[in-house]
Amino acid sequence: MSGASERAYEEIRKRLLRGDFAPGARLSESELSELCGVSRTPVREALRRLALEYFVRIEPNRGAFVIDWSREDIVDMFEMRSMLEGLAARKAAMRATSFQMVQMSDIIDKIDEIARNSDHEMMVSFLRLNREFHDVVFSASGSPRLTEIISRFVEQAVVVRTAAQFTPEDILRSNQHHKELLGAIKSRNGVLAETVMRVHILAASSRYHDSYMPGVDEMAAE
Amino acid sequence: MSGASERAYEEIRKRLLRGDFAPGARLSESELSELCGVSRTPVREALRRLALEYFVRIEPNRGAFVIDWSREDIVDMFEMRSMLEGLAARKAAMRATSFQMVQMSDIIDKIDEIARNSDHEMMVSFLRLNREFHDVVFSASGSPRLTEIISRFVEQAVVVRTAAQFTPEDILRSNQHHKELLGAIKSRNGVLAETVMRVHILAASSRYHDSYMPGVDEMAAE
DNA sequence: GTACACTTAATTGTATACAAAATTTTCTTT
DNA sequence: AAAGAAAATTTTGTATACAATTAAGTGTAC
Repeated sequence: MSGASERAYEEIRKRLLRGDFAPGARLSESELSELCGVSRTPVREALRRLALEYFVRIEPNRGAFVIDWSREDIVDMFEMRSMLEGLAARKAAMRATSFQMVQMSDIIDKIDEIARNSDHEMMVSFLRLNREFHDVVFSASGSPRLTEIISRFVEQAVVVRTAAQFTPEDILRSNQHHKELLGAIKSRNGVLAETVMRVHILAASSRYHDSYMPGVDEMAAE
Repeated sequence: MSGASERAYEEIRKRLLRGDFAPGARLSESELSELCGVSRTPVREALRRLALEYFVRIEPNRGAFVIDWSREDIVDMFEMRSMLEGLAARKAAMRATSFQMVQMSDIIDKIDEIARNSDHEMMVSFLRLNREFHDVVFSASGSPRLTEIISRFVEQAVVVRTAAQFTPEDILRSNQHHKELLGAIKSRNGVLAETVMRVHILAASSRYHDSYMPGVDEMAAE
């Protein structure tokens, strides 16, 4: 899993996240192998792994194709995330240490700072800090298996692209959820923590759909 | 993914479900390859796939090991299942067709029939019918992606073994949940359907833990 | 006798060669 | 010229050979 195989995985995944390949496009093993500078064997391994992570779809004897998520698939994916991350938040409310709460608080402050002094580096910083925050929640949940499974959903092209379209206002709103979540965790209110987290994820889902159906907003504004 | 690779996958998976290998045991690629009658290449592919389905754990440059689920991991797994299958049930309540409801009703009747005339074939029939019932719910949810992801959890050694230990009374109780779920779906009550399904899964989880901590029951009986 | 270093064996990781299947091209037939 | 069949090409699937890493065994120093 290391060396060539890992390099092929990282390389192909990076290009898929960047959107280099068209949705539904066929991914030739030999092309990918010279693209990554390794032989076909580790490329095949990487493709099988990416298939189980829902980046590509493999048809027997026909090869790998870039998955194109339908609108329904994306809705489902966000809903699943909201259920599982909600569960993680509930467990975190029961088990989080005071140190982990301080970590969350620090990240919240940094995100607020970034949203105010917005520059070209803003987005990449936000994505990293946001990920860090959720990782602390996962860690606090004390469920490595749960963390592992959720991570497979989070690292999707559609998720990354959605978050990457956030405006400074979206970021501040998102961070408001973080604050509410931390409050729920501090008061050991599991149900509240779970519900806040579900709102947090579903709001991002809603944000995604708005950005691809802009007509509704404009109509409402009239 | 077909031919040798698929055969290796099925073969290794079957033995893992049957418990042929000790938890934590190292799985040698060459041994498995002659066990399956194929070369190491498809065996490696099968092992990578089984790793992403949580049957084995792969350590780089060290090989594949049989995963031994900790008590916490098992609890987490059932909790995740309860959340996701609950979601599927809620969606099913919104979208199930009358034909799908008839299918569910038929399966419920068959399970009742089996639980009453219990013989040595009972268990295998129950497992198959139970799986069929849940599949109808998944199908009714109209979310293929959700179905796909849940299936990865359901097909676990620990799940199969838990259901295989059900007594006729357990089966009747489990089927009572099925009836309640169908009632909720018929009245299009999404929240009720979701909650019933969560109870259904968590009851199975509880049943699992009881069978491995028998002391508590005996104390209570005194 | 134990700990450490070194050598040897075994196992995993990668590349290449070959087999099987699918796709494309070409040729034939109408 | 269009449709279908057959051949050629390309691509995936599998086996084998070799490289790299890890584990085991052996000997030596203390």
